[in-house]
Amino acid sequence: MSSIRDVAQKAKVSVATVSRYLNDPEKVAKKSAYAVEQAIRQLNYKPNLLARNFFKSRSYSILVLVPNIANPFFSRVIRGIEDIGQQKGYAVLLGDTRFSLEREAEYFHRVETRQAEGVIQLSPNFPGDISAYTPSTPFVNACECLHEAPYPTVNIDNTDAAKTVTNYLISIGHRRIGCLLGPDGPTMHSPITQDRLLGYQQALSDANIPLEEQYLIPGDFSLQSGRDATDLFLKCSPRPTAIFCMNDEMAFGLVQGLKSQGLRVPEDMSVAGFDDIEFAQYCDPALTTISQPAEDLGRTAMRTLINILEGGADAVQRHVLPTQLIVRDSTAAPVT
Amino acid sequence: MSSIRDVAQKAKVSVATVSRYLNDPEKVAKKSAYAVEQAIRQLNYKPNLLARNFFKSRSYSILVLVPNIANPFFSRVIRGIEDIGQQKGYAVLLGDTRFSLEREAEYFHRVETRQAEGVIQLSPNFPGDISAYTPSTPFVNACECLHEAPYPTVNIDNTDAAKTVTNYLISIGHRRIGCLLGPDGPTMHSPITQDRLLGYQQALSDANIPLEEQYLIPGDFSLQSGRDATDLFLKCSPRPTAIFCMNDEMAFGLVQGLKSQGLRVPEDMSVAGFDDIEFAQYCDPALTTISQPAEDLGRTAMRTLINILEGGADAVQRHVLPTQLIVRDSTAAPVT
DNA sequence: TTCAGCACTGTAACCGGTTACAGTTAGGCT
DNA sequence: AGCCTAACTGTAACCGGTTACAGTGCTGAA
Repeated sequence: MSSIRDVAQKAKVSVATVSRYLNDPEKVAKKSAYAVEQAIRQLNYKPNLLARNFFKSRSYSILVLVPNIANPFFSRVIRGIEDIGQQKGYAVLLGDTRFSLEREAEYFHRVETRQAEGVIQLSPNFPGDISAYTPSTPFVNACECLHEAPYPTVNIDNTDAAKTVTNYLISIGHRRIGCLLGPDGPTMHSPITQDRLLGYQQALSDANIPLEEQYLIPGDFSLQSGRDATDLFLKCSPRPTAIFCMNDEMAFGLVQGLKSQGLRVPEDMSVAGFDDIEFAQYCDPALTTISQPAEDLGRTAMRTLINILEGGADAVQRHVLPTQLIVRDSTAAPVT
Repeated sequence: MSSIRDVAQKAKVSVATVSRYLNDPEKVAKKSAYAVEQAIRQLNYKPNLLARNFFKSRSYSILVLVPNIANPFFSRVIRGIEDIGQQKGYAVLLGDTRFSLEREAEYFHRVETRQAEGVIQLSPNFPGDISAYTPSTPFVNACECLHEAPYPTVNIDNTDAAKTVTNYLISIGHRRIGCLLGPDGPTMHSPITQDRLLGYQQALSDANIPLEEQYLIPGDFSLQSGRDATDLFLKCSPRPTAIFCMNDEMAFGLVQGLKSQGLRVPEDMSVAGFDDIEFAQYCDPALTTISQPAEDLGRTAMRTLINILEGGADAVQRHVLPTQLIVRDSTAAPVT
């Protein structure tokens, strides 16, 4: 493997000239540039970025912490992150934490040892010692964020979106509206669930519909938990006429469950989801849902992080990206 | 940020002793070890891996080239890669090529510049100059592989799996079996499509069923292309009684299309898929399909790559992992 | 007392880039 | 001719680890 010194020797110039040619060809005379170019070609020289990065004390890599890369929503977010990374010359290191704080800590260690310059976290926590956090810490939290978080966040307005979809159900005539929750409890805190629940409650409250505790069924964002919720909703008395599910997978499972019980969607029960995953429009019936700008969340998070890294961040930024209610065929006015 | 020299000074030992303590504490006297330990703690010293990796000329990173990270099958494969990487101390750099050879080349450049030590490619091509390939080149091809590839591959037996599912359809009484193909043509060559088509053909041939060209409909692995294929299959004369789709998404789209035309699955048409994505068992009806060991493909690919990197590879390995036919409710004997 | 041998330690070179600083050269002006 | 400046170039230090090699000090046997 040839080094910059080999090139310098072959081109009969100094290493400094070669280095300058590599970094800014304008800085060297045409004649030198030509000689260096020839030497590089002949030796098939490739600069050793391990050496460059070491000297500059920069890795040009960022770490993405994701609870589950196999979740299509997260992989779309990562696609956005990766897209900006590629544009700006940053590599994306993947850290699939599998919901384990231990794994998270192991990955975070890469930042301390300078293998990564910053972190984008897709779970709602800071992976290190939060008391050490300052606005110049290269950390951005996306997708699942605490409201009171002291670091930059990139998110949607979950409360507003949930309120929008609930309002829509009310506007077409529903009064008994169930809600299939995301995971939330002592073992796993989810601001998403909290925020969407708040939006649902606000919509009911604004319409003077009392909240019925029996209409709140816990889930865990999986297809299975949607199916499992079917019987619990059908046991309610009086039975709800519409159900807002906190993600599309659960809505999907619920629709299957309802159909297997002989109920029709939306005639016997309206169902709405959240996320607008690709399968939502191929569901039978096509799913009414909230569309999230997944890739854009990733892109915005990455831009925010790079901005911090390159010293352009003057304040902790909080981005809120717009969502959209997508009305399809799984919701309709209740049969009176 | 403190360096090893600061630690040495504080512990009143030399940098060599500190370095030895970090790499193998057995090598230093207990007294020195204690002093170094204290100094490291007091200074909150973290070794700079940029420096270490530079000296060792190793990055402990590998690059994964994936055509589309948002595809849940690929993200499961990456999960497997990442799992072994974490275990063995290798970071995973993500390269979402978006089917662009240009992007692929940009990413591959990271290997030449030593930012990554090896590549796992999930598309069926070598991203560099294949004439430079030797068995010690740290490159592994997984998921989509050419049979004649000169480099290590990790794959399933697509032909055998397709033959198995087609045989199954024949065994329950079907004679007119359609096939919804994956992408293949002048612009995009897919060994997967070729291999699965071959298996389908072999099964028909073994059963003395002549191949009907009209039963072969092209698709592109998307939900939409499954739905679009519906009319083309229904136009066939005589109409097939079963359709083997080369992935689950297309099967999903096709089932929706058939149902929207008033046909019942499996009574009026059996449908089988390929991959066994999570949605397959929540489809209505639950989808008969071939289960692929996605994470295991990733794990095997990563183990193979690390083996090459660590000098343990004596020959180009070709791994073929097992698949399984999963019979669910979307297939049944034809109504005679 | 001498010395072999072991356990441990320190000095300094090294990895391959970057860059501060000093030096050289060419060309234009008086 | 003499001088100034701009444009370019080369030398060598530097980044923070690792490690070859040359000690040093101690123990115990001859």
